[in-house]
Amino acid sequence: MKHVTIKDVARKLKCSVSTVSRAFNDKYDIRKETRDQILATAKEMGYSPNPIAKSLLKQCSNQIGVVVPEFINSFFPEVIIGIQEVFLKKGYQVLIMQSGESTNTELENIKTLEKNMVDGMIVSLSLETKNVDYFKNLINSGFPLVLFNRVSNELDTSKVVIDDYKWAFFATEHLIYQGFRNIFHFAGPGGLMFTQNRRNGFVDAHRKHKLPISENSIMEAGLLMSDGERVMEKLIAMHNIPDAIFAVNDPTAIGAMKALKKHGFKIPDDVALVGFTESKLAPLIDPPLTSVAQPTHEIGTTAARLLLDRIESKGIFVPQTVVLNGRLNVRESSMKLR
Amino acid sequence: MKHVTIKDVARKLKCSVSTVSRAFNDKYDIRKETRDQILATAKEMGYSPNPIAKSLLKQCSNQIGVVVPEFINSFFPEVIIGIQEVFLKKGYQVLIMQSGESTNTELENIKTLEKNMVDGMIVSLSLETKNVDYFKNLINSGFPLVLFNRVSNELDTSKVVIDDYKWAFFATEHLIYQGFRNIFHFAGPGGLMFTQNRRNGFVDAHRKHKLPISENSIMEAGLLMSDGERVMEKLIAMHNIPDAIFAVNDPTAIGAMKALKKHGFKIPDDVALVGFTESKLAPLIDPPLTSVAQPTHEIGTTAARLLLDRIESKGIFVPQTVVLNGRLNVRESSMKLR
DNA sequence: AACGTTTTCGGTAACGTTTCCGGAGAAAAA
DNA sequence: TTTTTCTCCGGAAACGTTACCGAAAACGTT
Repeated sequence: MKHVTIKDVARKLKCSVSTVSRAFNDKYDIRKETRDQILATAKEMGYSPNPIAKSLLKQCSNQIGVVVPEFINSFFPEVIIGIQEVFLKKGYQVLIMQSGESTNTELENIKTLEKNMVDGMIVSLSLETKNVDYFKNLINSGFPLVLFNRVSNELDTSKVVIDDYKWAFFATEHLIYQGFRNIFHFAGPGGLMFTQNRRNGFVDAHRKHKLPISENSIMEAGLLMSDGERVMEKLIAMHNIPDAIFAVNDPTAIGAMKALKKHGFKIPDDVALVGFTESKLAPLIDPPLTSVAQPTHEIGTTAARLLLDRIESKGIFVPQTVVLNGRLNVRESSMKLR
Repeated sequence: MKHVTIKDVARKLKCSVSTVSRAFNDKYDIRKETRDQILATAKEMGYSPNPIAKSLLKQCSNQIGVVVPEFINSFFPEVIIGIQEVFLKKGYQVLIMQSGESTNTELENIKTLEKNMVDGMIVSLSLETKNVDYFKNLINSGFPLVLFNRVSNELDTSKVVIDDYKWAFFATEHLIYQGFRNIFHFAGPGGLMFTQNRRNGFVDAHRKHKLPISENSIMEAGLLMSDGERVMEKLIAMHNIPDAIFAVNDPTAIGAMKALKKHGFKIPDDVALVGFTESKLAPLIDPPLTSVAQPTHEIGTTAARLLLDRIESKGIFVPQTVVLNGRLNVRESSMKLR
């Protein structure tokens, strides 16, 4: 009913509040028997310290905030699990918010977390976010921030990513080795760093193998399944069918697959497909989708540890960018039948 | 750098803190010009009220907590989006935590949220949770709590569910109408209410059509893909192959499908499948999975509104159970070819 | 026995708000 | 003009903690 406070405990034991406080916090400055007795009756009375009061006083909360664009796809949830694993073990609570790919909501989330005095944040930028001034100020004011996946090179802080360029390169090369020559790329939205990197990987793989890139073979699609579907429909309407597609991520690849199947195209016989950022779907759809997997769990734990180091290092700290390894899971959707 | 507080603003304007506070809160008791000036300079100084201090004083936080078992599958994330939609509009922030299907973590989460003085909670019980005493106390002490999906009939509070019995009945009947006679049910874990309801629906559909239920045709599986896979493998090993399976949810259905495909069984020719609780996967896998869809978004908004009503109703309040409508999406996996 | 040291505890300020109470001055009523 | 009412504002307590300061008591040393 009513919250039992430190004062209630003190009154019951006829001691001062500071003694009770000490029983819970100090390691010395209190007699062992006193502490045990206090702890016992406190437990009996159902008392536990109020973290809000503590936050107000200490100006920090033992909470960290996580802001992600969405968690409909399994990517971010899996990362979050990694983050939680590290922080819960350390006695931190993890507050999760989602921006819904909107810059405004993202900013609202950040501000809420800030006011709640979280000790640090882990953020993956929303699709829409172009202006990162608020983040800059945050970082300059010394606030611990770690970015992952959707990062910005304008921000001087720790980051966790995979080498998008390299794995886009490998994925494209895989298609080339399979013998495909007219390969299209469904690219992501312009603002994101990985869009650029994955596109460059696509281009350079062609360059290495001295293959021309057919005109308009790089289509700006988006990140959603509907984006892949829409762009593919357009290509089909224009009778401009590639023999393979490297998509910026799995949902767009799956969207393209949906459109292709609807129009009777066979995969991979007519059109081969490769996605990026392994989703739960990739191995299950028909045909199973070749895709670059990211170590989601490890991204989470790494980001968490970077943030933890940053929080605990009272002194100097140099931002660090950790590049984790990806992995190309080759499946049916990209295997040329001879 | 340093947080700017109400005192800073007061000092700058040479007025008292209470006046500044009034400018932000009171509707009367302050002259319009004074308020405008305070609001202006406050904005200019970058001041905004500290919610922690406010929480401490008011003993509530304008935050609500959500605890779900997991968010790897899209079900809970979709519900959460519905919840957020309602609450963000009302100026509440939504704190999300996941129990990982563990009673202990669940309890930890609840306590954390409680200490953070959330004004209410929306919870979906973890798989493991049998003892609901803590929740009982919470409810009895007048704390606003709404359950959804994974509910307990021991708890006298508002709930949002779908009619599991009815839709399990329909799903089973669908298989019967298709002409299947040796139908198995992969059931969920014993503790959950929906396990029981879905099982009863399965049984009663047989009863209505005067069909015998073959012995051992109800197998306790679980909720994970691996559970479905494991149970199916066992059946295959025992050469005990049904001609159709109604699974307690999509992941188990998909797990079963995986095992069946691996062993060369054709779906639905050899074995037909029906799942429950539409996942993002159902329409995309091969073959597309027939499944009972839940209105995830609506579950979220409904739960949110129930909680909001409960919070805002200072007086009496009667717990309410809202039963939303499901929907059977028939796809290839359950269509008998003649 | 006098003194210094250590152990153990109580009192109090502070964190940033809101709210109640009361007071000063202005406006309205007498 | 005097009294009453209203408008607007300042002071201070309170929310539940922790941290600092100092004091009492216990102990050890000469």
